[in-house]
Amino acid sequence: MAHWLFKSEPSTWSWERQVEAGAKGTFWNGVRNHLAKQQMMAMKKGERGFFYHSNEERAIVGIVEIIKEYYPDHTDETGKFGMVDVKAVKALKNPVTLADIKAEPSLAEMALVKNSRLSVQPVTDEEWAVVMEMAGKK
DNA sequence: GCCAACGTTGGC
DNA sequence: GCCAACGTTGGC
Repeated sequence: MAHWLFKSEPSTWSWERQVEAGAKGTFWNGVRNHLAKQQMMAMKKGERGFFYHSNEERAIVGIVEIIKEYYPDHTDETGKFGMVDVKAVKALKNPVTLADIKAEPSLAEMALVKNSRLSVQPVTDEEWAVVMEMAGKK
């Protein structure tokens, strides 16, 4: 199963608000980048992704699940972009920070490290397993 | 269709 | 707050 990473600034859309949205989830709108769009188009219902806080926090804080596959974003007046719906699954016991990720050799190829500006990223099964391991420790 | 200029993002 | 990296725009 494919895995993903959703990046958001806490001041715009935080993990706390995602949790508050509950089981019915929310739509992940506002993506205006074609690479990020391609990632979303590849997502399947039931797949999971990390929820990453950028800027102030710079850490993976939780896990979300895709509950609705790619559909048009009505807030995009150009009609080019779409979005998916996600719901919060659970918070990580220990948030995995960007510094942690950079300190871990097996995660050196993560999109988060290589292309930090991409707002929706693919995560390999290996990377997913390593991050989950790190999240459970300490 | 190329590429310089500009705006935005995000780590530091 | 600064600045590098990237994407987008627009002139040619």
